[in-house]
Amino acid sequence: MATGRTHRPATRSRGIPEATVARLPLYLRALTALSERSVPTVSSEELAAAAGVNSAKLRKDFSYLGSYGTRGVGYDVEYLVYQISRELGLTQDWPVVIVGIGNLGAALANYGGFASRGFRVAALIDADPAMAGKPVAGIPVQHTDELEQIIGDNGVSIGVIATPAGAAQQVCDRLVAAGVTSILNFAPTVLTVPDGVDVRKVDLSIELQILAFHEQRKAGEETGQVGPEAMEGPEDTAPASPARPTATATDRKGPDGDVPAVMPA
Amino acid sequence: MATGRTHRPATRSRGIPEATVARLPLYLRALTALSERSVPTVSSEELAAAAGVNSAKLRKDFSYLGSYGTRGVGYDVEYLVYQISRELGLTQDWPVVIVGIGNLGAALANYGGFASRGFRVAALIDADPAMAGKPVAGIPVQHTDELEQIIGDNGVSIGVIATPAGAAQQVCDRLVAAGVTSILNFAPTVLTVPDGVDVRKVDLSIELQILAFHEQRKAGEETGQVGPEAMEGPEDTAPASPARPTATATDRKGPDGDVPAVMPA
DNA sequence: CGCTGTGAAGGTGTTCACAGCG
DNA sequence: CGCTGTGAACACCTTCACAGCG
Repeated sequence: MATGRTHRPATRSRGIPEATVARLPLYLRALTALSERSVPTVSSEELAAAAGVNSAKLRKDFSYLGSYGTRGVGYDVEYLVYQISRELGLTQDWPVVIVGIGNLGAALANYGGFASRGFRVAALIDADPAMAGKPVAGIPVQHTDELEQIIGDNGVSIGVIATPAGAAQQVCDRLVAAGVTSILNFAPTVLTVPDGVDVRKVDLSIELQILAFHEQRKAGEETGQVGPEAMEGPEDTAPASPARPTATATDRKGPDGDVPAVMPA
Repeated sequence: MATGRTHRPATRSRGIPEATVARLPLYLRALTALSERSVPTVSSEELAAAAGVNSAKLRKDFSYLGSYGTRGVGYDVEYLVYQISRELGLTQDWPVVIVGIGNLGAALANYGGFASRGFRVAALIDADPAMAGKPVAGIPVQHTDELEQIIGDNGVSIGVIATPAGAAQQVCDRLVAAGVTSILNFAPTVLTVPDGVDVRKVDLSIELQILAFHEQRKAGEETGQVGPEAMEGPEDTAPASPARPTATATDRKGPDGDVPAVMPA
């Protein structure tokens, strides 16, 4: 079964590395800020600092686009803004639909930096009939029934899913069937899509959990410990820790201890 | 100048790879779903499908945690839920503050899967005095003036920034000074933080731009082209394309063409 | 001389393929 | 016999360090 693949395996010899693509928007934002302050040129060092990356990485990234700098000087801000915009496809504009106009969907609809760079909210779609017609961010909400129609009429190829998790796959399927080939998913579900459709996910609770992991590690370091597994001590200090399914007495396979204490304070 | 570093350089020999950490929440979610359906065990193949990754990767990921499976059978669901929760630090709960209660902040406050797994919204903070006292998601909003007090009293170590971009760095500095060491940033800015503070960012427009890049590439492939730079044609078809800063006549350094046509239709 | 652009080296992450245990 | 756990190969990404151009 095809689990929602996100990127094709970097075919095409002259492809820009995925990691680089992911940073181009960052550079673009920094450059736009410079442009607004009428700064004419910028060095890799300065721009890298503004974008929060190191300068070698930035230079290598730009080298995939071409030789757009001037040695001994730096990069022409306007020129680079144009080149990156073009590379990202922001010189055309992309109609986008947002499906699921709850708290989050409304927040997205109101998000300014949205329309600013190449993206246009073509429609807001919600399953709740009571929402239909109500304007959010100046755009009237339309009912899910009209989804296919809207996608078709507006030539939408990018969809944003901000529905509850339970509805996400179904909405996704309809979007894809109607012709959408790129999806930004805010629902906490794994979406399954056919080949050729890109999915990116944004997931609050995943991000928080990653932070918690590092946070916990820091706390451990302070007291001279490595992590949750580093504390050796009397067994079963942890609350309701499930026993191993069929554990023999000598069965201790975890990297350090099986059932570590999770310090309450 | 220290640009906001996010991870320490993978010190500590028995560290779990960052990429693995980032997937643990995914596994956890899939396992939780299985647990709710009272599924007792699961194979790497099944679980991988549910989490949207391949099974070899999943097995390797789990191998960093320890040998928690049973050969010929699979993994005990409950046991694995516990082990991953523990590894992620979700067996303790983390008080979190959300700063900036606009559309997005409200959406985050209302987000359910939040409280469910180890995270507790300790406070909502906003700079607008008119918001003070108003309850959002059942929690009264407090004014920014009280930020330090709130952090201290509640022992908050994780902060979520959902303010406008302009306020983000300032809020960040105050959070960090008050003792927060992990930040989830929704504002479209690069945050600079001292060493030892983790920042993760969630950025809608970056995600959209990445999708646009791939989308454009797809469109190019359909018509037998690679990307924006592949179209050879009469110069200056593109609107307002800035000329190269100090270009000599033979100056053509881009990978294919300097000023490509961006097809309007 | 200063800065870009880039080979080369070193890391990190992924995938393969199979040994080995239950 | 089936499935986990893992060495080894591979692919990708980052960083270094410096050649070379303006």
